[in-house]
Amino acid sequence: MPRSSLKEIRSKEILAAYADCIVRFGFNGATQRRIAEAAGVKRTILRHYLGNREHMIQALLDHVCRQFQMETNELIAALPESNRVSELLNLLFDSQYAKENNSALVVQALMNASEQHPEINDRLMAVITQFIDAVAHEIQLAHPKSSEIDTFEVALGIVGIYFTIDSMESLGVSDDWWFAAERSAYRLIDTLKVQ
Amino acid sequence: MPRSSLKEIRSKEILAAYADCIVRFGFNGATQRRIAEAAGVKRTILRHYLGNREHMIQALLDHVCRQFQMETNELIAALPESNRVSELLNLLFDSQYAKENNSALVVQALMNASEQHPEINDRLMAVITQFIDAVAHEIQLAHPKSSEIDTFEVALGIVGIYFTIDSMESLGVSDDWWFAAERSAYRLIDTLKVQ
DNA sequence: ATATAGATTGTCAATAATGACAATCTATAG
DNA sequence: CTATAGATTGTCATTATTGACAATCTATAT
Repeated sequence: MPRSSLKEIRSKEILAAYADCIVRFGFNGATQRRIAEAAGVKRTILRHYLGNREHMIQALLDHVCRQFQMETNELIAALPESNRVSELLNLLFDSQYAKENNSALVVQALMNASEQHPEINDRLMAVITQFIDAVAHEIQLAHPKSSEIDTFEVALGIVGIYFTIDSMESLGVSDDWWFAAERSAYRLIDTLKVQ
Repeated sequence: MPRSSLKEIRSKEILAAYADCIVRFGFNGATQRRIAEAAGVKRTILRHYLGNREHMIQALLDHVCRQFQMETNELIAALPESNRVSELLNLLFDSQYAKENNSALVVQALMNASEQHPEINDRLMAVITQFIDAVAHEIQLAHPKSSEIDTFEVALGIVGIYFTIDSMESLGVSDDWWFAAERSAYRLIDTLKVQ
């Protein structure tokens, strides 16, 4: 007898707007007013779907982590059968890809806010670790002779370079730097045993 | 006939507190109240020394850039005559060093806030470029046979890895990761021509 | 000692942000 | 059509933040 619920849809829309505001205005700059405006809804509806500030933060963390995991999965799924690592670096270090999938930026913003909200640390560490492991796994497939430690070091380095160049994008960094970052990532790969 | 001015000293103290608050609470979380509390002064004195919000941001940007440059210079100056690159990586990827010199974290926080304040972009790009160039220069000295492009790629990668592991520190990352990051940086060095 | 520039503190207004709750609207099952 | 659960909007109180200005205190040169 009730009307059909929009809770799922609206919640996701609002959380997407929340994430967008975090990228644009920072963690503490993502106010309810800006979130509501970005989502195209009234401020008071935020509470209706997501509760108060603490609840919203928890919901956002969950949303962002799922989003980042999904983008990671899609990234891996988009790789061809051969030259998977090359294509992985091609995708990662394409500024266009970074603009379309900005959840890495949200993850970084949450990282910076982790001192205020230590309760998010474990979740963030988990999702970042998963990302590095996914990259490491691809590298391991292409370099089976390399030890796990070696592939992890390389993957950590590549992800580190990616995160930094990604957050530098807002400074209006040139494509040359993106290219240099990609070349740097290739260098890390080149330090592994072939075959 | 007037009393001696504390403008220089007080301004620096306040700006140091400002930078500290930015690291702890983020760019938008660094309110005048928190800054004043961190500096151990009344809020109203901030205006007396630094003017309104916009002026404070400008002064902070200047202070942080100078600080970061100074830390960069000190880092380079602390290197021994031989094995300079090794010692450079030792220092950079020591979590203790990161805790003592946190201006890199402030630079990153400003980077993330650059969308709100595009007027800081040029200054930030300049100081980051200078940092990368300083690292590249040390690498070039140890690997004179390498091209400038090669050394720049390596330096960009090392700085990227450093920035990321540095901002991950607040997540309570283990020393293993710091070590892996350092090893990754070494790998980049190893891709250059010897001698 | 006294005048003066600077240091320090106090106070008020305007706006922003959040929380909490009330009121109204609307789709849908029966 | 009607009852109901959910969606949407409205309103108020409290606190936070900033800006602007006034008032007082203090060190120092003369």
